[in-house]
Amino acid sequence: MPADQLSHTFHALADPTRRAILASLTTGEKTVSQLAEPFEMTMPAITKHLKVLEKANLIERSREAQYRPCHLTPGPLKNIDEWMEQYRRFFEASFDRLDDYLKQLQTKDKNDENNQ
Amino acid sequence: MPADQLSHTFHALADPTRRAILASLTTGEKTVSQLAEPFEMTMPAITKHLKVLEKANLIERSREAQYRPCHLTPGPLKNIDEWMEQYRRFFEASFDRLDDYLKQLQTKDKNDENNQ
DNA sequence: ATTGTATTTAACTATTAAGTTAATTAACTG
DNA sequence: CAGTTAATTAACTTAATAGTTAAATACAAT
Repeated sequence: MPADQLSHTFHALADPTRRAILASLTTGEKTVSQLAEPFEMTMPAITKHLKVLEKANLIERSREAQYRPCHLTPGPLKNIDEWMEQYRRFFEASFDRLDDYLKQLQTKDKNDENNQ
Repeated sequence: MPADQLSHTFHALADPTRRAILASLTTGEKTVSQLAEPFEMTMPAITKHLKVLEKANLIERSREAQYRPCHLTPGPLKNIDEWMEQYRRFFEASFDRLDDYLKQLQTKDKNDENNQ
């Protein structure tokens, strides 16, 4: 795995267990056991996944008694989002999200007209 | 590498050479040799990177005489962009891009006032 | 002090990845 | 046809990944 930040982030995200862990952290801090609970996987495996996420700066961990609560640190996701910018014109029908939003509004207006 | 599409895409992007190849393809179709030119790497290595990108559906290849021109197929990037949506609220100061855009406009208006 | 719960570390295995060199296929050119 | 250019395949090496089990550490609770 190459050394640059973006590669680390993409690599960390290239695993469904790790993405599920991140998703689980969107609702707030969780302990390792809480994070491990949904998976049919041993604890050491989860510990390793958390290490990958931590080294990619996608999570941070604190200590509370015997627990190591984890929380999301989304900086690297922002970097990906910014990296993505150069490709948006290739997959977005309209130029940007404002454009999308305005089109959505127009459609909604038409529907409102038709439905009222 | 797990089997799901998103994992394949993230994996393919977790390499700076492959990301550079994609970036190079934003300016249009390129042959394998053209893509390989900037890198200090043998051709077979490039062939392998292209295979990874192709299996991730990030590029497609055609045939023209002895050349195999590649072009971008950004569908999987769109999937990542959509996946990202659930995290935007964590790294975007404002709720969405429309919000950003409106704030930008306001700032611009103020600047215009100040500068005229 | 002992026991229990949370988590990590160590040691190991199997698989995949990224690169190399050498050989091969495919098509053009003279 | 012979030679050249474009690209791929094969075989191999080295290193990294994802998981396991078993042992160790850290703190809590009785």
